Amino acid sequence: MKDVKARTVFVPPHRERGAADARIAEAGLRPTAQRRVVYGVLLDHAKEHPTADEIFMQAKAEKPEISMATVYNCLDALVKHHLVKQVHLDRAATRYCPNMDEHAHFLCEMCGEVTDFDGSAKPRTSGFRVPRGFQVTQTEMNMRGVCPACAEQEVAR
Amino acid sequence: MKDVKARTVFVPPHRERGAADARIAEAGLRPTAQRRVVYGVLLDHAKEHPTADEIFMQAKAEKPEISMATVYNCLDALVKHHLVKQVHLDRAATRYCPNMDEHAHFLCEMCGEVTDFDGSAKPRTSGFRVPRGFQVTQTEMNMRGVCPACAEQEVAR
DNA sequence: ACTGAAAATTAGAATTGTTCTAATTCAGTT
DNA sequence: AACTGAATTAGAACAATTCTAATTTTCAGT
Repeated sequence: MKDVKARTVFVPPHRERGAADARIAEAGLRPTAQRRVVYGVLLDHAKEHPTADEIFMQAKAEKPEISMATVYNCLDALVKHHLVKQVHLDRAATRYCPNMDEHAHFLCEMCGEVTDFDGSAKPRTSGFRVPRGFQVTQTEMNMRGVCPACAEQEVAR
Repeated sequence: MKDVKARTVFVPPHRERGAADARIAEAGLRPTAQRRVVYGVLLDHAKEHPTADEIFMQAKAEKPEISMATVYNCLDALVKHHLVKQVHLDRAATRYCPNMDEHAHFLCEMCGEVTDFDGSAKPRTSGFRVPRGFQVTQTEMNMRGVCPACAEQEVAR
């Protein structure tokens, strides 16, 4: 993988942020300015699966007083209230994902980009043998390989 | 999950360690005393999916001079030479697994134990939609829930 | 609007798991 | 026995995250 640090360039498309507010309240959370910003940033950048650090930088651009601790606090709250999912790939920094539909994550090993693959895995038909007595309440599927953009580059060389 | 720290009590069954030696050499690695111990510990405790720290403590019991850095070095070498796999669950410490057959990992959310589920996932039939152009070279499935032992306790209460 | 309690935010320190560094030891040749 | 590169080692450094204690904000009840 080339340089994962230089991966993400944020160009916010600025969707209607009102939705953020409403959903935060619906989820039973106090809709504070910081949570609005953090969740808003995440909604605007869902495709990028940003890390806490990337979210912090972007949030800071909108609200300069915000602190890293708050970004972590907000993210934790959003995760606990099922508005956001954590994505863990290797031991890299946790990424955050506001797509709550069941889906898999694909990591391109060349460019480091993470892509959502829609669908769902039923434990018993996933290809793995669940021994009797195990109650599976959650599944998580990660795939790795080469994304279309990088595959093309590969051919060109 | 109760107390993951107090999870694993090592009671080494001490299998034939000769196999470790042979496989290290086969894999193209110098069979040093430290690698033998580290891989041996891992083979003896495959079921526990130990962390580097747990491996270190056990290795130290067999070879008191060994250092943490060496445990990491050995584990890295074993991973690079396909004798051992890393297991990542949340952002918890990396666990190590000498079972190189394809399998899924199940984490019991009550006791923290990790169990192997045999099988394999073919990307296209796993339940997820792989968009055209993506080349998937590796899949990783993690499940969570309650293990049989904990489920039983649950009922008893 | 005003007040008090509980919740949220903040800066910075602390912690955890891991990687790096530079010095030493070791194994296998010449 | 001397040489060379690989492996080991202790300890420092590092990155991501969590904790702490002080301050500010929110919201419910007046």
